[in-house]
Amino acid sequence: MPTIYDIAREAGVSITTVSNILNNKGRFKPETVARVLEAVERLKYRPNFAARSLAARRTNTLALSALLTPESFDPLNLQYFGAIAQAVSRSGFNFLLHISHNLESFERFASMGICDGWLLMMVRRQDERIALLKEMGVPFVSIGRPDEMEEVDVVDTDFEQTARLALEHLLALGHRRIAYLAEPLEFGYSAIRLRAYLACLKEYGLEENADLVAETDGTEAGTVRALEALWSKGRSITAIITHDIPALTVLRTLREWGLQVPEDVSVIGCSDSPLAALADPPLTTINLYVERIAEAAAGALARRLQEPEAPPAHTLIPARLVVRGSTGSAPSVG
Amino acid sequence: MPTIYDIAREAGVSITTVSNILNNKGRFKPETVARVLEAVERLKYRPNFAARSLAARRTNTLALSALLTPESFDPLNLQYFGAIAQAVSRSGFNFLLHISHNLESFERFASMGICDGWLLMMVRRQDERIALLKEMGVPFVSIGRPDEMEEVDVVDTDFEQTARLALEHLLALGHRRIAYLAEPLEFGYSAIRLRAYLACLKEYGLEENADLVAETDGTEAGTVRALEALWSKGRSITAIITHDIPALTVLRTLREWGLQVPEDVSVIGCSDSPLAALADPPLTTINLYVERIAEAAAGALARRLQEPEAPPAHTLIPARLVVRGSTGSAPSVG
DNA sequence: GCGCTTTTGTAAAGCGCTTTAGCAATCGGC
DNA sequence: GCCGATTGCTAAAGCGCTTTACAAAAGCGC
Repeated sequence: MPTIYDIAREAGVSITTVSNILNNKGRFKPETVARVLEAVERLKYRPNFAARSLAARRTNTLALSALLTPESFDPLNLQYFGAIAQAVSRSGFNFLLHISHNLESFERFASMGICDGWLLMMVRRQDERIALLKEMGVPFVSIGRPDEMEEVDVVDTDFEQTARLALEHLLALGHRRIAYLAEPLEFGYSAIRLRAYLACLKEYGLEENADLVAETDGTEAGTVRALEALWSKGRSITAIITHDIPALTVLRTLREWGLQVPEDVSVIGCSDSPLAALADPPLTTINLYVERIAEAAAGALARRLQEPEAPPAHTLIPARLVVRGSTGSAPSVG
Repeated sequence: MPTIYDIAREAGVSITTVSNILNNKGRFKPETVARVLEAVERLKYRPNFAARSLAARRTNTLALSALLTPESFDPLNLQYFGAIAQAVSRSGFNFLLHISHNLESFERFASMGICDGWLLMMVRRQDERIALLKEMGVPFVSIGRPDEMEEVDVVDTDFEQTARLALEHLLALGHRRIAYLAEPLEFGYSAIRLRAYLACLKEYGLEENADLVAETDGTEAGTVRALEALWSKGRSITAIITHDIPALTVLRTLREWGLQVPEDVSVIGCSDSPLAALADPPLTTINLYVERIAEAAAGALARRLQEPEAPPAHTLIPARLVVRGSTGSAPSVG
């Protein structure tokens, strides 16, 4: 591997000059720049990451933290990974993805100073990573809202709007008895979504009714139980709002019960997971504009690095309804 | 952030001693070790990654390379990520995941020397990452088989066995007209699987018949077309072997055609993606023991780092059949 | 208590960069 | 043709570690 000294020698300049040219600092004769660049090209020189990071006390690298949990197997996460990887690269930073199975492994990695800042995914209501990063003084952006978000940069979906999108779609189709099947409420986003749904219900003058809300524990069996709870209340539910993953189970369970989707019951998901289109029937859902979220998050982190003292920013990204085959007109009341 | 000098001062020793103790080199009085460790603990000292890498010319970090492609949205990949992250950590290395959308982004990252070795996922038949890493002299292990694999460390599923597993299961259920719907054959694993299936067919004395083989281009529409091609041949197929993702489309399409699974047609997948259990009916498939693959790959890379000159090793991991609801007895011939 | 090895430690060099401070040459204005 | 500003470049320090080479102290056999 060639070093900066090799380049300097080849180009007939000092290593300072090479360094400055490579980092666009100072002014140089175009001819000098050309000589240096040519040498870089010819020797296939790449600055050594460790040396550069050590000297500059900056790694120019941003990391995305993902958690390894049973519920993290939504392929939507892969879309996030990809979109964030691209967004970060476009901002001129190196990107890396860290997957941790526990806080300790995250802490170990975070305290090695391998990256300048963090993007946090799968954020919990009381996320320990946030506390840790704050304590260490490492810049970060939370993708998703923790309970205490005043002091943190947050990028998230505008769930108030997604609730409205889902509800208005169903209302327009004539549905009035609309159930909500929530993912575990310990996940911040789930609680926020439920709240938004309830607020929106009220806004439209529909009764807020505990019979119409159920919570799954995240497992398939839990989803079936939640669905049974909903149905056991004996009121004629014609539509159900849930998340994409439980929706798959809902779809299958309803079919087992002899109910047709969307003829008897409409089902709407909440995040346009790649699975949604593969479902049977294809799931009507809400697309989260993953790319925009990624872009906003990468941008927010880059800004935070530039201006450490700027006030925290909260960015909510709008979503859009994707109508597929799982929603239809409400059955006419018999 | 405390440095090694702070620890040395606190413990009353030299920085060499601190370094040696932290890296288990040389012999020291238990008392000295205790003093150093206590200081480390108290000041929450973590060796600086950049400084350490620069001085040691080793980063003690292993990276997993994933590609960002449309077909990479199988949540099975998330299982791989998680399992490999854990296996690598257990081997005592730092782990990081790199997602590249093209070769250039991979090359840029790989040539920064941020990691000592690579694990390659989603390996293509002619994978450019392999050529690149070889040229750079960077150790790596390929998870999956490239066309030219004599000179590379490979860990892969034993597809000869998976083919047998699938075929024997269907044969035992009385199926004789068994179709194979392959993923794009440009993916190495797809070609290997098809070959294994054909070999196994022959072994059981079944006719090898072009009418029973089709290839999807990876899209949903392509899968439907492939399925139509199979059915248009006019022979009464009673079972179909495919991969998990296309299987979802197959399931839905067959239902649209009025065919019952498994009463009329049995469907078997090939990798026990988390999706398989969510399918309707739940998909009979082959579980790949992702953890074992991860363990083997991490182990192979660690070994390669220790013994750069050892001959390349090829490790095939066996799989197991997971019987769920998509396979059943062959319909009695009318 | 002499020579030997083993134990326990240290000083100093250097990994490959960035950054700071500064200097020589050139230029424009008068 | 003198002065200050600008342009174009460099020497040297130092980032926080590991490693090499070496040394003092302790233990041991006799």
